[in-house]
Amino acid sequence: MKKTGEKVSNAVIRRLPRYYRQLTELRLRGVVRISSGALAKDMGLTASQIRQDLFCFGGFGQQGYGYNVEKLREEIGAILGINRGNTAIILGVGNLGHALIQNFKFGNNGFSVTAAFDVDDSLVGTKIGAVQIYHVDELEEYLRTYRVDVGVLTVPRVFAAEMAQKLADGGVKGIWNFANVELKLNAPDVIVENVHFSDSLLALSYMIGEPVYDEENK
Amino acid sequence: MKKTGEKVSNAVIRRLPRYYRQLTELRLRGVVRISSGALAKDMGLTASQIRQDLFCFGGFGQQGYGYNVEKLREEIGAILGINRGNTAIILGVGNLGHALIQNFKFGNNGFSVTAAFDVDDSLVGTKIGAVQIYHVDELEEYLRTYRVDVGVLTVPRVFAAEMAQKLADGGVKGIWNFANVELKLNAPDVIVENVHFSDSLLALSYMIGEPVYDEENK
DNA sequence: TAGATTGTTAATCGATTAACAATC
DNA sequence: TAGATTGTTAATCGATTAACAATC
Repeated sequence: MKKTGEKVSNAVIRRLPRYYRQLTELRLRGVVRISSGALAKDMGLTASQIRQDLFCFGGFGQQGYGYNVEKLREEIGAILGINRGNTAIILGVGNLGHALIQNFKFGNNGFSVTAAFDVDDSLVGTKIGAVQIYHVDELEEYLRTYRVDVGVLTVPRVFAAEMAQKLADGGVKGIWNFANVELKLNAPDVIVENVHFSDSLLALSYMIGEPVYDEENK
Repeated sequence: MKKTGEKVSNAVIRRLPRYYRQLTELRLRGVVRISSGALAKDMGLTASQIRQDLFCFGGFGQQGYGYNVEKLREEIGAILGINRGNTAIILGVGNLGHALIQNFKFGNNGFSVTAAFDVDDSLVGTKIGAVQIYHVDELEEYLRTYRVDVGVLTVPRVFAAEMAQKLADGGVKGIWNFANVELKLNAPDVIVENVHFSDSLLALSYMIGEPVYDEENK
């Protein structure tokens, strides 16, 4: 049933987490089954699009019935890699790094944070929750010792490129980049996922300035 | 020259801030002129795409020469609304709200933060930098008194919907939503720009799990 | 069985790419 | 002038939407 080999488009990949989120919400509300039509309505998509998206990975539904919320959520979670036991480390325990460690539910997304790194000696050796803070000098040794899937880059932008390269050299698979710089890595296999606050705010700025602009254009 | 009336696609809107960022970078490096080809190479796009994008707003280049970096940056900045004197207020001065006020360069994106709001009495009345923190109860009065273009939603998710509706009722044009919930507003004109950390991390999770997945698919 | 809704192919739409005349 | 590169239209590609047979 699974269609392997076919490349999944970026557009689809970006919708998968939204499906997962919506299904989690539905499950919380006690909804057991849902049709592509109903899900589409909830999410502002078309039923066709949803069926087409799911078709990339095989059939998870049942004709005449729709989709079992719990099962579909499981399947999409698995596709996203939620059960893969991913690990992440935090680079830079400033305001943002601290906020992520303290407030962001890595666990809900299949990640466990195994360490944090900073240059500030007053932070090194302390913990945030269960997360130990090490000195950045220990990063390379740490990466040699433990498997780290993702490095979370929350250092000031001037250090971003250097830290990113160290992460890549240390064998991480992905970098979650909050440093607001375009990373040009010397490591083709490492995936960089940017969270560019500026880009997001500027897009919003554009949209609120366009009188004709309306929601459906999203 | 300007083509008015034509709707600019979301894909183009999302690239505009990237152009702006790249041009800022080029200016910093002292680059005076750039061709669509060179810019495309820098950004991983095609020259055609860049010219097509800019064509949406009129011609900013010169045949045989290319684009003047400073001028193009100005033009795109203006399109994005950087000179519009936008104002923003922060809802929720927890870790993330605090981090944004303290570290995020709102000014670089044409915004000034005019106030912050929280429920915590130990925060109310204090300042972060130049930003005064008010009690959330004062929000409606504040919105009646001052023009606020964007509300930055960094409250815990349970309060997000309520706060968002207050912002909308108070006349903001946009909501920059970090609350990790889908907002369903009763206000069709208000633009919601979501920064969903989870969606971003899950997309990264998917991509690091796909051996065939490579950068150019971005 | 009749009704509902999927899985899947085909048609359409929109975005990207190619091409080239215009012109600096 | 010759060379370079844009502005702009046309061609292509990919994503979304429509349609419907399969089937629960």
